[in-house]
Order: sequence, then structure tokens, then C-alpha cells
Amino acid sequence: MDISDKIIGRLSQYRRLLSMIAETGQSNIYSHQIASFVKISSAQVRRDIMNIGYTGNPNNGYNIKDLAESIGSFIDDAEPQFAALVGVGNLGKAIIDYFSGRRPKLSIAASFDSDPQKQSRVIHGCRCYSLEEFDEVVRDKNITIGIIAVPTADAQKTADMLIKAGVKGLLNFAPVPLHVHSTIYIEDIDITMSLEKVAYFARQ
Amino acid sequence: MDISDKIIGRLSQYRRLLSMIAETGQSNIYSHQIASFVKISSAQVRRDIMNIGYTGNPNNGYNIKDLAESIGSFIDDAEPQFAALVGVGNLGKAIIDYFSGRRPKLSIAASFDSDPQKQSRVIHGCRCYSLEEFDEVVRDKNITIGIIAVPTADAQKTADMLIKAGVKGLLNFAPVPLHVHSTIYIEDIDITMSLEKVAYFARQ
DNA sequence: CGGTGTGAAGCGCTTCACAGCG
DNA sequence: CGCTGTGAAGCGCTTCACACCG
Repeated sequence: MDISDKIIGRLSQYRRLLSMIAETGQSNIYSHQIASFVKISSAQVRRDIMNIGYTGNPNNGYNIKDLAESIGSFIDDAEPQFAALVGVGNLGKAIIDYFSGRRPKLSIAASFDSDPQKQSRVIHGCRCYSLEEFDEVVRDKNITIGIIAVPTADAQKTADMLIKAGVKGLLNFAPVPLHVHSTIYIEDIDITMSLEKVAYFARQ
Repeated sequence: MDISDKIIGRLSQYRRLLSMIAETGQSNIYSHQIASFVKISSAQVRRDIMNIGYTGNPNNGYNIKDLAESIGSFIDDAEPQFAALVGVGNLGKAIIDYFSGRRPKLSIAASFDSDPQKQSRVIHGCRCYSLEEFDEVVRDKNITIGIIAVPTADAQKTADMLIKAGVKGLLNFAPVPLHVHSTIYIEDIDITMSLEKVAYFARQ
């Protein structure tokens, strides 16, 4: 079986939940407990865990620490992965905030902005470079992930630039569909669309 | 047929695309053109349009202006809707940025923060209030949508507060599942999860 | 022809339901 | 008992494929 993007998403949620619970000292957990926290069915939880090859036992359910590690070794690469953030506006800063030191295997290694005011400033341990330094920094720091937080008008050319430098996956916050080669994975976060959805369903 | 949340999301995308194209002066468009812009199949586009009861014609496809209006009258309410943003950090400011005056029928009418420094400041025409003023402002401004951009630890109590004040839908940026009554619609935007998905697929 | 509109088929994800087990 | 692991069923979304039309 190959793993769909939904499964990866849920695994990421499970892991986050498990690390939170681990801190309380609890050592085991049942699928229905995980399920009620993240609001999906327990069958779904069990199937997801089955998919990564981890197995619990009927007595104690799952060992929290082991399961978290299993998920980690499944969704994280063996080597750490590095991302570049392009566009250090409010959104860019918020993203750096969210991530600073959150995950050992995944970090934002550099940020870029066209505004000279921002360049060579360091925000949460992440230095901001000029766009001229782009190719060099991406190569040197072995960056494979791009985060697009630039104005809509610059999004496509930012994507092109990132991909040309060798990036393999994009997280796109610009409210516009990017056109790139199909080997590149894109995840869109479309805040406007999400708010419109909420507005629609808030009145049903 | 009732309309799923995916359909609403796509309709929102179509509308945004259509307004962009309308500005070029083009007046008609085919389903396959829409499809190639937003990267879904033309059959999907036609079916979505069918769902809202609009109909094109085999000669010219769809009239851009009419279709955009049709989508608008479907996903927008007759009355304008108002949202409240809680948490005016970098993310909160970015969200206000994104939205300021974007849609006539949907706007962020007020923001809230516990930091007195931010209170009564106006960002992009959106005034920041203290949490003490919360219930009053929400009621006065007829707010039905809440946007949660507070630190994770405060997310649940922010949600409770919003709902108690009468909000019917939530857009949640905190990386934690919120537990609320099932009549409340929640849309989660989980940036960490999204980045982990990109990281995973960037190396397949 | 090259479009739209749409019943029907296809497909992937989710849930059911139960065997197996401590 | 009450849990996990999982084949099979169910369900909803997407795509196919074709009638119809200008």
C-alpha cells in the first residue's frame, strides 16, 4: 500500500498529541482515546497505525513513546530536512515563530526577502538573506523545501526560482494555483478560501 | 443534493479566478480553461457549476461575469457577515492584511488581544479591543465567525469564549483540535502538519 | 466538430464488524 | 470482557463517456 497525503496528515497530528500526553507521564493509550482527542474514528486510528507497521496489544493499547517514535521514523527522513522561507512579512515571521526548534528533523534554515531592511536580520535564529544569495544559500544549506509567503503577484516566479534551485516540495500561502512540474509536491494553504468556507457553513 | 465543504472550497477558487480574468476584459470561458488554471478536471468544474444551478452553453462556455455572480449568490449570504480575530500577533496581522477589503460580503470587523499595547490600535481599518469588551463588541457588530490566532495554550478557552458570545463558525490556526458542540463549524489550518506533509512528499 | 449537462461507473477513503487474544 | 488487527462493505467524491446542442 502506498500512503496518501491524508494519512501523513493524521500521523502528524497523532505524533503531536502523543508528545503532549507523554509529558503527563502516561505511558499507554488506546485507539479510541487518540480518536476522541483528534476527532476521528478509532477504526481510522488503528488503520493508520497499521499502515506504518506499528502494532499495539489488546491489553494496554499502544505504548505512547514507541508509537511516537514509530511515526517519527515513518514520516521523518533519516537525515534532517531544511526549508527556505521566501517573504518575511507578518505571515513569514509567524511561520518562523511556529517552527523555531519544534522538530529536530525539520527546520527553516534560511529566509529571503527583497527588502534590504530585513536582510541579514536574524529572527528566531533564522537569518534573512537577499534574493541574490538565493541559489548559493539553498545549495549550501541543502534546502529541499520551499515556503512561499510572498504577495500573490510574486508567487509563481518565487516557485520557479525555488524549483530551479533544486527544491522538491512547496508550501504555498499565496492565494493562487502554482504551475510547476508534476514531480514537485505542492501543499496550498488558502486562508481566504478557508474563511469563506467557515462563513458558508456558519449559517447552515 | 447538499453541498460538501470541498465544493464550497472550489467554488471560492473559481470565483477568485473569474474576477482575475474578468479584469483582462475576457467575457467567456470554458470549463477546461478553468480546470487548467486551478488544476482539476473539467468534468469536476462542470459538475460544481451544475451544483449551484448555473448553466452555460456549448457555444461560448460560461459567461464570466454571470458565473462569478452566481457563485457569489450561492456562497455569500444575502447579508454581510462579520468575523472577529482573536490574537493580534504576526499571524493575526497577516490575516487582517489578507482580508482587508477583499470581499464586500465578508470582513473582519474587530480584533482582540490581551496585550494592552495593542488595544485600541487600528490595523488596516480593523480596531483591536481588549478581551473585557469581547461580548459587547461581538454582539454590537453582529459577529458570527471567529478566527483563532492565539497561542496553542489559549486556543480552547478562546473557542469557548467565542461560542459563548454566539459565534457559529471557527477558523482555527492553533495546532490543537478544538472540542466544541457539533453545531459549530470548524475549519483548521495546521501549518505544522502541512509542512510535515511537504517534507514527506518532497522526498518520494 | 467542440463545447455543456449528466447518469453511471470507478476509485479511494472510512467505517463496520468480527476473529483473535491477553 | 475490551482491546487490536483487518477483510469486507459502505459511502462520497471524481471521472468517464455520451447524448445533446449551436
